[in-house]
Amino acid sequence: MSYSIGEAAKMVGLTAHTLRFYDKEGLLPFVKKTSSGLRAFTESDIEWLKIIECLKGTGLPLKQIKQYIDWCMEGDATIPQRLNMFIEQKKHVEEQKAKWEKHLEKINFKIKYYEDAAQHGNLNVFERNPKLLEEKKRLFKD
Amino acid sequence: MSYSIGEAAKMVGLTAHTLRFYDKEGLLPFVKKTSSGLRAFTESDIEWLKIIECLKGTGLPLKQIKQYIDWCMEGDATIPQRLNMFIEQKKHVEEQKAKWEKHLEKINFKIKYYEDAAQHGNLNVFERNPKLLEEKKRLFKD
DNA sequence: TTAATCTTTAGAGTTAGCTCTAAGTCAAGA
DNA sequence: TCTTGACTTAGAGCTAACTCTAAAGATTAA
Repeated sequence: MSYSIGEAAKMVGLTAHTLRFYDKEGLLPFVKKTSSGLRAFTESDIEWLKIIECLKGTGLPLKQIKQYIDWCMEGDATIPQRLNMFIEQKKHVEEQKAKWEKHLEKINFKIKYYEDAAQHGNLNVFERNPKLLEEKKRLFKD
Repeated sequence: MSYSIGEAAKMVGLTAHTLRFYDKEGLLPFVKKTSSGLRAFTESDIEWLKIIECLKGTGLPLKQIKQYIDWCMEGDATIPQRLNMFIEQKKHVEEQKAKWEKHLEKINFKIKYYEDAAQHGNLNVFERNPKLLEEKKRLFKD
């Protein structure tokens, strides 16, 4: 059993256009075609798409994803490179998470700030709540 | 005391080009110029840049950041919109964090997979470790 | 069998966010 | 004063990742 490009697209939340674009970029060398030239996505291909989505979703550019796919096609000799790539990507994800945590603190501060402002209809927040000013200084010092 | 565009750029980790681009896009209406036409960034302007960086870093497009800046320039009447924007952005950040968590699970699985493969020099990982196959099924089922 | 709805390709167009260039102006140190 | 480097503008160019179009061929349901 296999899926058409439209079905595959639906399954992974992309468009058929995007899948063709990925194919053109060399990201889908594993997808075979029927005798009449239509792409036929297997279950295994869908799994490939999911790992591509995972890497893309964590910010890896398509070029580097292609690099990974190429390594996979080359066989066992590239296992160390692939392992290394995932280790690097894990680092990257953890750095990003830390960054987002810091951003979230600023956003939470702004929510507190504007909640007070909304309640009183003006922006004299720090006069009413000096502690919030301290928090602001702490959050924006670096 | 105020900073030149180059100094300001360094302070927030952007280039002067980028700051000029932001200005052109209407993101920096608060930055004043000297009599000879040079931009002079105040401490308060630097804080604006940091909040812009925060919003950009959490994935808010420049157009929506401009919308926020415009609201700030309009005065107290837009406080509810601004509060709402930060609440929405907080939601967005938390959704993203959850997504990254899922991606990280897949990446951790791949690391385990390739660690075993690297150790044995081939990809017969699931024959050696059937539990990993179960984990794969769980991670890629959706 | 026919109509509707896929799918194919090559290639053009779009969007976001920079990034750089040219030609000139301004500021600060020797 | 001279020189060096930073600044100004308008506008062109670039990259990533799509997104769409046209014209033709394949598949499917009635």
